Amino acid sequence: MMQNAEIARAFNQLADLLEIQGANTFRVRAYRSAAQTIEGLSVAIADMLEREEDLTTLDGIGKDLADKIATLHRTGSLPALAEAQQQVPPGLIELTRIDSLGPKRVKTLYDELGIDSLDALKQAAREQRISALSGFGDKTEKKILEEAERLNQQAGRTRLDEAQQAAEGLRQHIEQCDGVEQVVVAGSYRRRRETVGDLDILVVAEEGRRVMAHVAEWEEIERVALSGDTKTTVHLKSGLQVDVRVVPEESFGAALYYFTGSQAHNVAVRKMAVARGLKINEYGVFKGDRQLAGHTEEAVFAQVELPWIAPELRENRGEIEAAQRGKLPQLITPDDIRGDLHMHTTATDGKASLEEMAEAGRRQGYNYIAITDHSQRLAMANGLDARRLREQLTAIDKLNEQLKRFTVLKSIEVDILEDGQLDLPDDVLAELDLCVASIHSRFNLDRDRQTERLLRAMDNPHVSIIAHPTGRIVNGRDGYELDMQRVVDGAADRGVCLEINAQPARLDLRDIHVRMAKEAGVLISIATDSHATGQLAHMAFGVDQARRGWLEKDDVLNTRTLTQLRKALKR
DNA sequence: GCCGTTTTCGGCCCGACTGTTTTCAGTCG
Repeated sequence: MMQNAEIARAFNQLADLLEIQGANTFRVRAYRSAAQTIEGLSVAIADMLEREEDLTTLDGIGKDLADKIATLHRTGSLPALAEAQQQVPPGLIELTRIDSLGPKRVKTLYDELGIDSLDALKQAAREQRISALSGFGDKTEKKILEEAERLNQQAGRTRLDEAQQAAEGLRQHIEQCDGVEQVVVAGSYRRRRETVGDLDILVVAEEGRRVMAHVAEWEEIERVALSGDTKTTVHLKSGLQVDVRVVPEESFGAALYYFTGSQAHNVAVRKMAVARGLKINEYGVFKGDRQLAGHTEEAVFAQVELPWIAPELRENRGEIEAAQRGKLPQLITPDDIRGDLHMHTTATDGKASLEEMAEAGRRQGYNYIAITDHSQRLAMANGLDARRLREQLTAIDKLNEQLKRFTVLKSIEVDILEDGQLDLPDDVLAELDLCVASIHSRFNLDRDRQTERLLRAMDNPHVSIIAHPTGRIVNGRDGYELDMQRVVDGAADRGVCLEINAQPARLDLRDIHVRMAKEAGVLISIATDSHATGQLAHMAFGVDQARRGWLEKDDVLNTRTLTQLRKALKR
């Protein structure tokens, strides 16, 4: 079965190849925009095709692309892609990843000098054959060589929590500059994506040059890639790229909106502006030369008759239509969270005791937490067998007697065995307030068996929540193969909740799966999987992810009061 | 290649920076 991601990848590859071939840029854009649409869908294209639904109803997909998708689904390959791959040497795509080298220059280098690989490029640059070409000079040649040599050490996307450290540090540095009135980190950081490609920092100040000079002095900067009056790009020692933009106060809202993106969202809204005879850029909304809005984001949205849309939703995944119809979700906020339903103690692989975790939960302002240590199968983590679990339950009962207006719920993170059975007998699971189940082994089962495994686990009436349902690690591993639609529908049928694991390295479910779960009516638990007291604060990342999945307070299990929670857990 | 409350043809979001150029193409976000 063809996954959405595979279809999107095929279209993106084809777009890259067509671009190098010098195809019409709008045709290239059409492939990219279709890929983006497909990636953001919360339904499987394959399922749509099975149900014979019309793909041309999707944004940016017309008859031709619908046919191509059908071919891809039916045969597993795309003739147009295979043909383009025949015509363009495979090394050329890699060359476009070099900073300052785009499709046009790569094509010229190939046509004129036969350069089709990184090595050939470096050699040509060293032999000064590139600067001999028209349109290329000494500086370009030198830059190409530098960037080609940097290519291997360039970081990919940076995890949000790591980006946050750099962003906060630089934000504080810039705030110390004279004449700076405001500093905001925009881009995918503000949209709270799980990873960021670079940081976009917006500065309100009158004198751009002074800000740029100040930025360049920050100790974490490795080099300044470019620097103008309103824009500078720097590379940090960590490998992260940062773009700093300086705008005047009257353009702050327009610039914030503009640099928050996503690009797909911005393009869609700017089209709406064009249809109204308006132009939106980072300085404001304009009718001719007259600025109609720009000071605030709300005013910019108002010019195209939209309410303010939360950054987390700005992915062009239906938020604009929802806004037009007055159907935007009232997104959950961190204050809505009343407890944390996944954490470990020193009984297994946690770093803090039961009492310390309870105290940490109280300090977080919660009404309850659940202690969910590992089960026996996870020997590496000193997992609990029935006897040790019962000892812990007794200890929790004792602790609860001393606590006021705070409850420690009795739970476990029980392993799901290969056949979908659970790692502890039903009689001990029956003594718990709730049962969290998850997969920690045999990630390599095929899609059907892995899906069945989760469904069988959910068949057990004691199971309340499936933790980190896909097993993926951000920037680490993809997670096991699953038919998410079946998992989500299975959870809905059985009244089982799915988790958003708030560990920044997990964020599992991911945003589109969260939305899929919401649409199926599955209740979500946002939980930190804390292994130390300091990690309870990771809840914020989980709430971010929930917002990206359009969740409202009522969609989330642990916004409930304790009484409501117990009721919701009944299956 | 997509799309239509100006359009079924002729548009398609918008601007900063750089280098190689004497007016702009290429790249990037």
